Amino acid sequence: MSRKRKADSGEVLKIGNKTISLEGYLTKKPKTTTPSTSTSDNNTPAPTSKNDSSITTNSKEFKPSRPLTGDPSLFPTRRTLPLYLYQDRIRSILSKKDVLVLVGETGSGKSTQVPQFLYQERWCQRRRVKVKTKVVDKDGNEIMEEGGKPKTREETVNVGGVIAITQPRRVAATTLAGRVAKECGTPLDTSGNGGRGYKGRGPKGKDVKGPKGGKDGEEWDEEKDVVEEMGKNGGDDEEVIEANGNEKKDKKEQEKGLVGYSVRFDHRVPPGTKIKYVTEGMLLQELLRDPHLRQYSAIIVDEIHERSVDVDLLSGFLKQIVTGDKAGRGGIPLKVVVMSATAQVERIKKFFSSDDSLKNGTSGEEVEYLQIEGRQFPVEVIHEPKPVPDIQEALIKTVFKIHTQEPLSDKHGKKDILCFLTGQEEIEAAQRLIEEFAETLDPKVPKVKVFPLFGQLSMEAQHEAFQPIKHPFTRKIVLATNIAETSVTVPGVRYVVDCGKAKVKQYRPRLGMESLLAKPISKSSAIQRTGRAGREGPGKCFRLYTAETFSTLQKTDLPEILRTDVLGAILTMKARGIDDVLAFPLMDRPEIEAVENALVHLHVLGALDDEGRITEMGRKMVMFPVTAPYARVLLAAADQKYDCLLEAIDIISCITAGDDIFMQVRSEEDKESVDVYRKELQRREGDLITYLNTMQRFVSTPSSDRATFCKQRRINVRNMRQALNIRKQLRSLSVKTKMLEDAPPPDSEVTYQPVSPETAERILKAFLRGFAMKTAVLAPDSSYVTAHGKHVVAIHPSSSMHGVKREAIMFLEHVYTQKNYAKKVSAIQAGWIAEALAC
DNA sequence: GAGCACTGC
Repeated sequence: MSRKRKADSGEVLKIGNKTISLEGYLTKKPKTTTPSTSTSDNNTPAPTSKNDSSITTNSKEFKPSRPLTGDPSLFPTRRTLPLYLYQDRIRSILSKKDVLVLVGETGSGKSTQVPQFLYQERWCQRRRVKVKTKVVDKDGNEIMEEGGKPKTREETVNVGGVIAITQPRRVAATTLAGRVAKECGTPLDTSGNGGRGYKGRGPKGKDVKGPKGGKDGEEWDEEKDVVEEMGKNGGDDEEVIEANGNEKKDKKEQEKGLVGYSVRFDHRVPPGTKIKYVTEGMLLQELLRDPHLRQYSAIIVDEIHERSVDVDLLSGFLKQIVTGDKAGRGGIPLKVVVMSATAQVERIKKFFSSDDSLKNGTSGEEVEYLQIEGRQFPVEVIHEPKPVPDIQEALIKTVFKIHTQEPLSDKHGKKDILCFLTGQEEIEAAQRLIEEFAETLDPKVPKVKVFPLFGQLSMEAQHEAFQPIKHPFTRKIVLATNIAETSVTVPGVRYVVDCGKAKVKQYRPRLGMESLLAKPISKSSAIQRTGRAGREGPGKCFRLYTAETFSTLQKTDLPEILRTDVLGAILTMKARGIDDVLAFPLMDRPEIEAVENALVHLHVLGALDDEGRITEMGRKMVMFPVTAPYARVLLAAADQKYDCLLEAIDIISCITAGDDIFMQVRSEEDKESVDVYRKELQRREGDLITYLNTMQRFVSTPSSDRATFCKQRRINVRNMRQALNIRKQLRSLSVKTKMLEDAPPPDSEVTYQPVSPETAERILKAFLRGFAMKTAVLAPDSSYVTAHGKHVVAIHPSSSMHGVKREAIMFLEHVYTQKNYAKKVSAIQAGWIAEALAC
């Protein structure tokens, strides 16, 4: 559940530990400038003169054909957004064409303004149309008529009326929705903070008279934050509220509103919603119910350049809808606006063009392109003259060169330094070196204060890096991982130091494992890092590599679909009716070997039959928001043979709640006391049963003691809260899919009892149904050798099984970093492996 | 003895 707080510094919004930049509307900015020449090497084609013809560059003279609507107090700032000038052009393009590619740099206002320009367009109104629907049986299989044609029936449905805007991250979707709702004059009530929300139905549930008409009539969703506000502001004694607590139901009438959002665990779609911000995954999920996206007149795909697996899949489905037969939508086209911060225009244009137009050489005719200038200050880029032998040394030199030669502030504000490094280890080493060196400085030189910033840091520690520094005569130096490249914005930064590398996870299909190694970044990533220096005023970017090295960098990062196991992507396609996954349109195709491996793996898991069609089990698996192997575990656990569904849910909730719920202990003295508490939770069966024990102990702890429980064991409160949300969702889905007969009793009625060794054995065997491939047996030389591939694998130090020798192990993760590591490890018997593979 | 970043009715 996102928590919203307005930041005290001007141009950012803080949500929990995240800072979202909203520059451009919160304050008036100086005249639009483009980045300096060195940063414009991103292969961005210049906008064509045709595109610019209707645009006056002076906003004072520009009178759009339609006045702004919504809250008038926000008009002045909206008028200063670069995008304001383009509204007629955007409307005119979309009245003629179905696809628009919009390239706009940070701060152009595209994410907030484009939907507002469009929702009143004629094509955006809801229409009643007749469609032919294929008749399916209860398993979703088509029913055939004699003659082999699918049986159809005609029905009248509503099509269109809503615009969806997809976002890669939940925080972005909810904050943008809040902002746009305010601009529209129908603010979203977010005060309840997850306490209540509109069920994600929106106009569709209300107006569509489908076969499921009034069945899902519940309007309110009890998505009570289970550990509400636990650990907020770093406080220790906050009230912790019991799950399923009997707080009074909010009877407040639903307010109508133009804007809503729908993200996992949090839906606010007021009646009358025309603009809906959703996560990419959420829209993919909607596609499962409604393959034609009938609710929508337009889909705006934002931040497509981030190229998540979800956005790639979504693009494929959208291409099919846009270029395919529109009978499912009663002939009404779906408009698609693809928005990107970096231009890969030709590829995207080509991708969304129909195959016919590609064949007869009119490629891109149906797709229009528009580029909006950004709001960046110029950033001077300084490369190293020759390659640096030692990155830490080069970093220190550069940081202190900046610190001693550049002013502490100017008329735009503070001039702080942001360094991009690869990981925690490097950051901590650099912090020590900088602090040591700072000691030796002349007292006349300003002081420095160093802040590390990486994902594993506690919320409070991350928060510190965003605060303006209190001491006068001191410069802030933030040492960050890639987290500062896209996820958060550090205010006050005017100098960027870029080491040119980042750690990337990459899946190796042949080995069935992934690696996490530091690799050179891409040009577009380097440009993104550079841009971080020019958000508040002119800046400088020091690259710790040569211009020659920069020129050798890959143009863009490898999209996620080429870096991860495509198991989930393939199952997603299969469940949405894609029979030939190799023919599915994708901007980048995974290697055939990766696809084949995934198909085999899905077959082993029982999600696909011998013909490669999705099975009933596969259909059940996609209902659960977990990866296919975990979904398989849940199905096994629901089986009488294993009968441990609630236990499996507890474990999977802990594991899939982001990073480990057990935080690393940093100081030595804390370690001792934390270890004592943690040892109590640990079980000799290994990590999985330890997670189960932890969850069971946690939920049986009285609400008021839960914060202490977490603190003593250094349990990450954010992740624990997420785990409880997931647990609740998986439980409710289990009831819905009839895997559980009744809703489980509330935690307050369950007393803690450690699981018996017999139950633990059943649980581990259920997990083996999803992870039989991820097992290893102890070799005579006392190393563990994997059953699949015969690789030597070491137990990761974060595991409770580290240093323990047992006859065989099962592990849920397999990562190569310094070594070949097994994580989330459990002790099993060697005989169980064959048993699991046999059935 | 070690941990880039996101995310899913």
